[in-house]
Amino acid sequence: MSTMDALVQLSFQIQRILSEVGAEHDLSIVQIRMLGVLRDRQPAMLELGQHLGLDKSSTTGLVSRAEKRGLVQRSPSPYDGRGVLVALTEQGREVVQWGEAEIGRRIAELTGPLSDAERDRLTELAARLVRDVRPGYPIYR
Amino acid sequence: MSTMDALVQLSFQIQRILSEVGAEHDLSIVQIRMLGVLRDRQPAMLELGQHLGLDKSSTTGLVSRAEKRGLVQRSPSPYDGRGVLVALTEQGREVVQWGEAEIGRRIAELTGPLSDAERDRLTELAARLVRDVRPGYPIYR
DNA sequence: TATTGTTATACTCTATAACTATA
DNA sequence: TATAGTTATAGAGTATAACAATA
Repeated sequence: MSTMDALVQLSFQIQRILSEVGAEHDLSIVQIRMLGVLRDRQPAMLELGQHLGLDKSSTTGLVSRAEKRGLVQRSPSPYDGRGVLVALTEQGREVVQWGEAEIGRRIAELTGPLSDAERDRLTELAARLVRDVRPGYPIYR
Repeated sequence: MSTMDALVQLSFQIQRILSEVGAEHDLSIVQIRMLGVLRDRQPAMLELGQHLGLDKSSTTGLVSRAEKRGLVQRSPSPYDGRGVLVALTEQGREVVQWGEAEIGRRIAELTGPLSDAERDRLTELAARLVRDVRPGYPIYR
């Protein structure tokens, strides 16, 4: 199998896991990513959109749908009268913690066929490819 | 970096490549996947949907949009009066060939920081995780 | 004037339910 | 009756353009 086939297929396998785990709480992959971004931040709308690689108008809709479900909340920025900060609610935080644990469990299952040394080697090689992720990239966190 | 973080972030990196390459021809990831499936097959609608993990009604729309753009064509199934077979057009085949080459080039660029031996090792480990992909999985091909 | 965010609009993608035609 | 496919409908997700409020 070529490098291209192996990495492309692996990426779909991982995305499938994210999609299935999200579906258990009726969350899309982009909603999961947004919650992941908010785990360690309370960014303004524009900043959040940059983390997710989205236009500001897309971010408005994404946040509004999550807000309607009680996962995040908006608040006026104390630094800029035009700005709006986004933060997890308590319920949103619970979903993030559950999701991370569940995804970790599924990834461990996926890598089950590998020995510990092989899994470490795969992790190390994959990590080297994603080190220099530029802002604006649609990354998980 | 944990195994989960490395693999999840790598998967987003790969999806980003697919998305960017597709965008050069105004194709979504699912359109690219569909064309990839059709590279070696002329399946019926239902079969195509199973390869992509989609409901039959979603498949109808997907094929119709691609057909309108001249990438695929429908034909009545000779085996089943109810069936409809889907195949690439000449233009669709050209797009597939261009896309595969371009994705390969971008993946090679991504793995550029690795030595040949390291890239081979990564490929082998990734390939072992995706060997037993069940039908219905949203895989590339 | 420039920037932040929302709204209006349009398109893709997805599923469920109802329907048509064939098996 | 059951299956293959389409259509109607609804909703998420995305972008562009126009707008309001603030800087």
